[in-house]
Amino acid sequence: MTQKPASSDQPVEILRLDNQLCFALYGAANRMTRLYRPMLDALGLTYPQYLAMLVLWEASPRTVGALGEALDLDSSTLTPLLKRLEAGGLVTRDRDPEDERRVIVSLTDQGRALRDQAVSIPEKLFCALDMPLDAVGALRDRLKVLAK
Amino acid sequence: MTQKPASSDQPVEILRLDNQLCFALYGAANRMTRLYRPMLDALGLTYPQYLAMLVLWEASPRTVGALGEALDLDSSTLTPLLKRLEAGGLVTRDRDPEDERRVIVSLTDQGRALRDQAVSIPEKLFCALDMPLDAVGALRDRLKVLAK
DNA sequence: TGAAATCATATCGCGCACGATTAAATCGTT
DNA sequence: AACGATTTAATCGTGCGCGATATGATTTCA
Repeated sequence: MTQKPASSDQPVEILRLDNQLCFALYGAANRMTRLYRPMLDALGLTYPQYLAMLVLWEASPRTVGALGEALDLDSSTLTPLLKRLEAGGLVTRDRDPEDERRVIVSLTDQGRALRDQAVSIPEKLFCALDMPLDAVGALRDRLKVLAK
Repeated sequence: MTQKPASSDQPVEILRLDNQLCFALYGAANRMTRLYRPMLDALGLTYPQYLAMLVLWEASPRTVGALGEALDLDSSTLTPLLKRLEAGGLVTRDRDPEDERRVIVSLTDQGRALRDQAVSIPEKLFCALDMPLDAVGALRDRLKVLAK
């Protein structure tokens, strides 16, 4: 009754174990965007748009390629996202006169101004996490190693 | 020259710090699905479909709601996904005669058989990660806590 | 110089995620 | 039995992610 078929017992355990890391990552990422959503709604941003703005707030005129490298995203993902930011008046997109293959993305005044409303988000999120600061840092570093 | 405006210095640091955990999570999750993709292509599964199959391989007849709880996903995500698995001949979807609101998802023989091809994936991925087993476990546990 | 290779971005199609809404079945209370 | 509340799944619209492909600009080098 408590016997299990010998051939399928081991595989099931492996699959179950595997479930853990990749699924934990998947679930945590989903949860994180859900946690951000209400705060970002107030700014009119989605989570990936917020990440793009973070990068631009650090250094404003950037090519699509540079943004893609910073975010680890393809142009097929970024181009429509940037067009939406442009439609929202947060950025401009212009061909680089030096090299017409490139498109330069720049913050508008409105885009720069949005940063002042964004600064409250990190602390709100940190409180919501309810996790010691160094634990957050350690987790972050491990994830960075993972994404090598 | 090296002076920065006092009003914007602190916010920038906070935004940069914040970038780290949430973005590390976001990036690691994207990387993970990219890592799985070639292996899953061989099985004809996407990454979320693979997760759904993992759950079903653990216990086969499950309602849509039970799957959603296990995966932390909504019916609006699961229903189309399950229809694709059904179209692929891996599962069946039938109304529960006991309670017609529920839909029961069951593995087909083909769906059960696919598990044999899936068992090789976890070890391949573990090798690709190049991370000690206990570190993987620790990271997984931290992520689970995060997704509380 | 001019054809070919390379590079930067855009386009298209598919499959998630999820909020909002809808529809149908069941339950609870009277 | 009746009817409002709850439960369960499906539907719809928007916005990612990304593989495959296309387009146009630049560089290479024969």
